[in-house]
Amino acid sequence: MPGQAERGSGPLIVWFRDDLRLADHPALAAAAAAGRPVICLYLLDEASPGLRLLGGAARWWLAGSLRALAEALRGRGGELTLRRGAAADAVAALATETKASALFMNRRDDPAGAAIDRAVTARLGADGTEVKSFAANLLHDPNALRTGSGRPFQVFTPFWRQLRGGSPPRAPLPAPSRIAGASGVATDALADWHLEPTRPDWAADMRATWVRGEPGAQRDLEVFLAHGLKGYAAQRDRPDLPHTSRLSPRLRFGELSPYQVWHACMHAADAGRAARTDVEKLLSELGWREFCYHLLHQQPALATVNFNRRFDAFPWRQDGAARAAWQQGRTGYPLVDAGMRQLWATGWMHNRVRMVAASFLIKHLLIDWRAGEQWFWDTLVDADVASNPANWQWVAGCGADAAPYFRIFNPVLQSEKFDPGGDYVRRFVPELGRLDASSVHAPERAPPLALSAAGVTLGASYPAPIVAHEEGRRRALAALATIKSAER
DNA sequence: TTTTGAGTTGTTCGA
DNA sequence: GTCGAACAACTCAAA
Repeated sequence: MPGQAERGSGPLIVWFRDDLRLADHPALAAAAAAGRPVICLYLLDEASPGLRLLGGAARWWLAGSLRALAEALRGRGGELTLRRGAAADAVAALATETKASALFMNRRDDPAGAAIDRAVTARLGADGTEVKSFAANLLHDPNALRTGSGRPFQVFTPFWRQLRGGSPPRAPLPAPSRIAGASGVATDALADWHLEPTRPDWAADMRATWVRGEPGAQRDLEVFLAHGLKGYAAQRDRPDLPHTSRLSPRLRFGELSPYQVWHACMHAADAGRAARTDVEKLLSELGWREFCYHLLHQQPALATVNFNRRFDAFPWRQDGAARAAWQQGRTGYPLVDAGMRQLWATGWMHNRVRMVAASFLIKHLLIDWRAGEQWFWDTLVDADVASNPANWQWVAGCGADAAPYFRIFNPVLQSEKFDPGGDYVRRFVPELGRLDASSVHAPERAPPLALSAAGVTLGASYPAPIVAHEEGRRRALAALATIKSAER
């Protein structure tokens, strides 16, 4: 057919998804090396079945990351084409319209995304358009690892031993120096997608916290390697110190690939800038990300279905007032409230504090983990389809390799232990800003004079605990006992 | 083949 | 004040 020959020399489409970077982008590198015009596509897909719609904070992040990507592409001769619609239709339409000869993309590793990509591949293949996909966003095919008996892993440590003990991840690819743009391709205007808030503009603190996009990601990684990685293993639990990587939104949107992070950390260790234990700890965090995708393949409905079905009978409470207090950071537990307000203000929460805040919702308030998961999905800039539900289920005790039922965080002890000076709490709960370290973790136990001197009035300027720790703990253990006995 | 021990992130209690 | 035990049930790998 004449169309065939025409198509064989047509432009290439590179379809960007959660890989909003130029460096270590195998699909882009392959297309740029082919010496043909390249159409760089980002598709806002709110129509394909099975895809989870982005939460508010993630939409905000996406807008900035796309702006940065468009600018970086322009700097190298390329152009970002924005389209909207269900993937199968929109990508096929673009291919037809531009007489594209091939579609290149980095593989999506979530089951829903992968299913859509299979449909797109079939549709384009029937049209004679070649489709190539590349591994880029996970270190390992999340569906490939198996235990000695051939089953998927349910325990992290053996999973990680197998992954860590295998051949090391490939080296990251450089960004292509030049991308030959294709001219005259119609594009949406980013502003028309209304990804960012206007009235009210709730993103001011987020803009002050993050520089979205690949250049900002690379800067953050450099800063972490220079200042945060040394001491990471011991200090990562401290929300008052700068020893967390804060790379989660970078990995979520693919501004960095795990290959880049892996090798950057290994180089830091080789150069003596970090201890092996620190680097191994960070690598294992990349391992948890992989493990979460491994779990998502075992249970594609991970965000809604208990991984351990015994929890289907768990007696959750309906308590809208308590849920709202948790969301707004008004539980009366300073560490929980600081975390929830950090989340609302900046779109991110320190890892240790996430565990404490999640445990509080689930165990002290007995509110269904799915309500917490949904709130985090909407408010976290790093909300990830695998990590978010897997970790919520882990805290709830219904996930893989889950926390034992009796592990109920004491939010006051956690605060004293991991924020010993109270600096983190005071930063995000300013009404407690004048309480010293002996009072700030549990104002309800502080001497009345200390409270009045600091201008704190319990129940007015700051709430009393909405549930006493001892009572919440007792109630949680009783609720967990009901599903233990129900199974027998 | 069976057994054994360890397994991201803790708290409380009693000696 | 410190320390060890107890608090399930199950998965996985090694002995």
